[in-house]
Amino acid sequence: MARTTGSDGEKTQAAIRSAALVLMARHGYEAVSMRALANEVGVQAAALYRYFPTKEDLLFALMREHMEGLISAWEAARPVSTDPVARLAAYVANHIRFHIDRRHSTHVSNMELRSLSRDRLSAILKLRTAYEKALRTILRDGTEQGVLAVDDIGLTAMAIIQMITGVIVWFRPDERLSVEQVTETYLTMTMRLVGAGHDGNRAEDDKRQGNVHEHAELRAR
Amino acid sequence: MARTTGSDGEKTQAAIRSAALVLMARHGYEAVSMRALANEVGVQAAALYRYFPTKEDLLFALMREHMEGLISAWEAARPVSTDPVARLAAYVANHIRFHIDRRHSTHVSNMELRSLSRDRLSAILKLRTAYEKALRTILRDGTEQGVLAVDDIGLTAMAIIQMITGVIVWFRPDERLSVEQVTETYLTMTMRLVGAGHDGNRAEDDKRQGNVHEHAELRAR
DNA sequence: GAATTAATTGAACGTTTGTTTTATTACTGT
DNA sequence: ACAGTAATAAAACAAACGTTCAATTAATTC
Repeated sequence: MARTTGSDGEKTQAAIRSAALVLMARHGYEAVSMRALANEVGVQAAALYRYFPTKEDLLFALMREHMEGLISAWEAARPVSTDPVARLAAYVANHIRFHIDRRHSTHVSNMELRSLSRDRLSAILKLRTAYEKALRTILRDGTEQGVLAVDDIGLTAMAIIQMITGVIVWFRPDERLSVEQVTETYLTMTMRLVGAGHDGNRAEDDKRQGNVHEHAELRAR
Repeated sequence: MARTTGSDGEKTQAAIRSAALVLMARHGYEAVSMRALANEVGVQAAALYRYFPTKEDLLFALMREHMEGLISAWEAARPVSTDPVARLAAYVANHIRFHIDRRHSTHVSNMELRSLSRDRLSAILKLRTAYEKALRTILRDGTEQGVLAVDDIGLTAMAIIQMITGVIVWFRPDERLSVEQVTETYLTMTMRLVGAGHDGNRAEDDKRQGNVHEHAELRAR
């Protein structure tokens, strides 16, 4: 046999990306063989090389797409407001939403950096740093304006990112809490963490008042 | 050749464990071959099998030792005080200290769970759950006594653990901050996160007053 | 309907993998 | 000095690895 009926390059490539994310998120990059991946796609291993010259090219493509998607999502979600508290809330909410929606690619992007070559590693890290810089800017602005109380901006930014990225470790979409409820609780924790004053907090709460009270009894435990 | 002069089973086993932690933390479990590990130890691959029947046995031994060490460290560091704020501070400080001291085994234990068989995975998770339960107990006690303000105990416990474990991602012992300074800042963030009242906070600060003021200018940035 | 291009198969290549077996040497107790 | 045990080397195993190549079929173009 050779070309199969109904075969389509674009569809196959998309299927490869999707299957690679699922398998690599579960078993890790090194543990996923090209043959196992091909089998999941329903194709022979050699066919993968039409779309990705090497296994590492595939990994890099997945990671770059993830990081660029994250940055794009933030650019789209970034509020017009210059209020640091509102911007921080938007940053956290966007981050949590994005990472829950893309659990597989998040796992791959966070765990498999060591499998990239030097050049590609630094390319990904550059994107990551650019994304994190936005958070540091928010924290710095908030601190200078006196609405946030942050000791060490770099350290606090890392702490926040680690905390809100950690959602994907335990969150399962079909369980106790909805994305909105989780986001709500993490927003509260983040605001406390950065010492957002009661004014800032209340301003935020008012905007999402419906959610807050709607889910209040579910959050308790 | 066969047995080498000065060879010693205990020393070899320790060397294997240590080299395995370093290599697996850097390259990942799957990417470290038994031959590469043996080469790092200065021995032939077959010699490894005298100490660990399979590669997975080695991984499991490293992980179990890590988790048991973490639990032991906490049992030793656990304060006599029943004050939830003091216990929380001790928990965070012990956690950060332990993870910075054992960065390699932390990386392995956090990243390579997927390479364990079902039984061994659940054995490790059992230890992890037991360790995390201590934190949840502290948060629950503090909330019931009214000295902490925690919305969702399980969720907050996960957030705290993810935040304070994340230290190892960026912390380098020879850079800007010392372990004590990092711990200090993370303690402040944790206390804010759980809404520890000013009483609780000040009681904690007083105990570590020397450190606080000594490093105040270094923390600013 | 013939020529061209796109998509895939199936077989093969040389390496590397985890692991086993056997033989050999160093050490220990008598 | 000798027997017994502990620690290792060296070679070999089948299986799996990433990747390449030529052949083959489906779709498209003219």
